[in-house]
Amino acid sequence: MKDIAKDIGVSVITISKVLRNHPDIGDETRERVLARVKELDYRPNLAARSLVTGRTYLVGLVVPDLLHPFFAEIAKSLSDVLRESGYYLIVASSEEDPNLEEQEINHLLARRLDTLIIASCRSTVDLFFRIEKQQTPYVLIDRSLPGLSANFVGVDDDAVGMLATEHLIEIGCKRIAHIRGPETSPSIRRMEGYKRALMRAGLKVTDDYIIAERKGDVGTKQRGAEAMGQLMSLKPRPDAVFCFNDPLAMGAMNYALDQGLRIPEDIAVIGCGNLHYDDSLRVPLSSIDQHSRRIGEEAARLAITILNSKVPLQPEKVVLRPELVVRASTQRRAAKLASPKPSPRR
Amino acid sequence: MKDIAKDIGVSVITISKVLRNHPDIGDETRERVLARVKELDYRPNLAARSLVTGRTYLVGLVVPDLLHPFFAEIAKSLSDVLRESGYYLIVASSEEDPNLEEQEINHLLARRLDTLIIASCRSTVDLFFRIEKQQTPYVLIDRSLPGLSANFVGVDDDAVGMLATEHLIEIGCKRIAHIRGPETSPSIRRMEGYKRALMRAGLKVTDDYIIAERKGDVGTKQRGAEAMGQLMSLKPRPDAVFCFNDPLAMGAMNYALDQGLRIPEDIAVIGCGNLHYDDSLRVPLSSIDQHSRRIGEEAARLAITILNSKVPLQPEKVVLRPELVVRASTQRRAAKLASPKPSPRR
DNA sequence: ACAATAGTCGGTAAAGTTATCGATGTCAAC
DNA sequence: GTTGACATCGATAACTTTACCGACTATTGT
Repeated sequence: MKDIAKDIGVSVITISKVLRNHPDIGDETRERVLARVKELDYRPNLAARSLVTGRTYLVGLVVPDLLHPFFAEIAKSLSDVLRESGYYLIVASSEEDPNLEEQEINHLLARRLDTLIIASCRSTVDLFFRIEKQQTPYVLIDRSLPGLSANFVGVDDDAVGMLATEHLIEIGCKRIAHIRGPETSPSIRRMEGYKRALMRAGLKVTDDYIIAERKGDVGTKQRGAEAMGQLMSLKPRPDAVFCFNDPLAMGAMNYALDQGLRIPEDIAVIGCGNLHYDDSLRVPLSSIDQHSRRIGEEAARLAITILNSKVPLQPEKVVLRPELVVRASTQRRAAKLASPKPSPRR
Repeated sequence: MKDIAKDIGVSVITISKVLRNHPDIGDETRERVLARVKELDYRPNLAARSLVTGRTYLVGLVVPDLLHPFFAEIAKSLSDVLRESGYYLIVASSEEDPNLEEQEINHLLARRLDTLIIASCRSTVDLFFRIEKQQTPYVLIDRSLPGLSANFVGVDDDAVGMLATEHLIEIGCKRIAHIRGPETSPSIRRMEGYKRALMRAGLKVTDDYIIAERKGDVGTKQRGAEAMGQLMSLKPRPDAVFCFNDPLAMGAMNYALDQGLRIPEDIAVIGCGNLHYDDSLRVPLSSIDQHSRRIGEEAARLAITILNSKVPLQPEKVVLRPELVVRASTQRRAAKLASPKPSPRR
C-alpha cells in the first residue's frame, strides 16, 4: 500500500479509502489508484484490517458432523447467504463430543469471529455464558438448551414427533415404536411429541417400544439395524416405527427387508430429514421435512441482523413448522387390521 | 495482555512467551501467568498474531458443492487432520461456476490463508499463476488442469473408467453406454478409460451411447433420469450404463425401474463414488470407490508438509487407485446372451 | 577467582491497516 | 471581498502481538 501511494504520489490513507469505497476521494484519483491496484494484483491484508476495526468478517459454524446431509445442507445455505454480505464461514466439527466442542469453541473465540453458529451437543449452559462474556454473539441451530435464552433457529420438534406419529395412526397402525436419537433437545422433543400423539389417540406408551441411542461409535445405519432387530424380537411386534432421522430409518428398513418383512404391509417406517435420496431407497421412505436449507438461511439472516445492529438485541427464536412427506414406506395400506375407511389427508 | 503483565509485575513479552510455550520462562513465573490467564479467561488475539508472524493457521477449501457427499467427506477428513496441527478450515463454494470460483479465491487470497485446497471447475490456468505469484501454496484435489504442474491429490480417473467398463464387460454386457459429467478432468479421463476398455475388448465405441452433461441447473438425479430416457430410446438398446457418479446413477436407475425394466437383467448400472447409501437403494448400486476420505487426509498431510518446510517444495502428485465395489445392480447374471462361462474376478 | 555458560526476563521496533480529525482548495452566494 | 459550504486529501495514533537482541543473575568448570 505504501508502494502504491508512492507510485501515484498520494498518501497511504487515500489508497485505504479507495479500497473501501470511501466517498472522500475524487474520481480521477480513484481511477489512478484502482488502475495501479489492478496492475499489481494488490489485496489489502485483512488481518491488519481486523486488528484495527475489530471485525473479522468471519462466522464460525460448529456442528456434530459435517458429513450428515442435514448439516451439510445447513453449511451450504449458510455460506451462500453470508457470502452476499461479505462474510465467510469457518467450520469445526465436534463429532458429537461435548469436550471437543468446547475446545473448538474456545479456539474460535480466540479468533475473534464476528458470530458463532452452533449445533451444540452439550447439555450444560456454562460454556455459553462464557461466550457471552466474550461479547461474541451466537446463534444456536437445530438444538436448544434448557435454561438458555439465546438466538435459536430450528424446527418445532414436538410437532415433528406428533406429525409422524399421527400419520402412522391415521394409516391404521396400532403398535407404534420409536427409535430415538442422542440426548439432545430434538430427540427429546420428538419423543415427547410421539408420546403425546399416542396418548391423544388413546394408545398407550410402551417403554419397550422406545429404543434409546446405543453407546459406541458404530455408524448410524448399523445402529438403526440393531434397533430394528430389538423391536422385531418383541412379543407383540410393532407394526410401525418412527425413527429419529433418515439414516437410522434406512438401517432399520434394511434390516426388516432382509428378514423378509414387507414395508409398509408388515411394518410401516417413517423418518425425519427428508433427505434427497429418500425416494430412491429400496422402499421410498416417508419422512418429516425439517427445512434444513431454511434453517441455514434464517440463521445467516439472524447473524447479519445482529452484526448490523448498533445496540445488543433481544434473543430471537425462529421455529419452523415441519412438513409431512408421504412415500411408499407408509403408503396408505388397505389395512390388514380393521380400519378400512380411507384416512383424510391432513 | 498488558493488564495481566501489570497484575503480576512482569512484562508483556513474558506473557506472550508463556502463551506460546516458549522455553525462556521459569516455572514459577509461568504458573502465575497461567493462573491469571485462566482467571480472566483470556485468549490472545490471533489477528494480531497473524499480522506479525505472517501465518493465519487457516486453510481455505474451495469446492463446487458442499452438499455433495464426496466433497462433504473430503471437507470432514480434511478438517479432522488439520485440526490436529492447529489449523482451521474456511470453506467456499463455487457452485460449479468458474467466475464465482475466481471471486472466492481472490477473497481467500486477501485473507492471507496459509494454504488453499481447491477442487477447481476452471479450465484455464491463469488464475493459478496468480495464486503462485502471491506466494500462497495450494493443493488441487479431485480435478487437475492440463499444463499445470501443481500439488494434486485425487484418484486415477482413467483407471476408474476402465475398472467400471471392464467389470460390465466381464459380466457379459455388450452394448455399454456412458453418462458423463461436466467438462472437467475426472469426467474426461473416466470417459477415456471407458473408451479404452471397450476397444481393448474389441467392442466399438458408439457416440450415441455417450450422453453429455445437459446445460441448465436441474438436479443431478433429474439429469440422470433424462439421460437414461435418451438411452432407452436408442435402436439397439444399451444393456449397461456406466455413470459418472452415483447421484446420476440413482436418477438413471429410477427412470429405468419406473419404465418397468429390470436391473441388472435388462440393463446393468454402475456409478462412481461408493456413497454410503448405495447399498440401500431400490437396487443396491455397484460403484467405484474413489477413497474420498483419503483424498482429504492426503491433501491435509500434503498441506502441512508444505507449511512446515522452510524451502519451497517440488509439486507432489498423489494418485489413488480406485476400487470396484460390486452390488446387485451389476450382480453377475446368468447371461441371457451367449456368455455362460463365469468371468474370473480380477 | 575468573571466565564461560545456561537460564530468565525485558526493550525496541515492527507488522498493515483504519478512525478521527484537521488542513487545504474551490466555488458560489451575498 | 468575505463567508460558508463542499470536496478532497493527509497526519497522527492506535489496534495487539511477536522477532530479535541485549541484559542480568546464578551456576559451573578450571
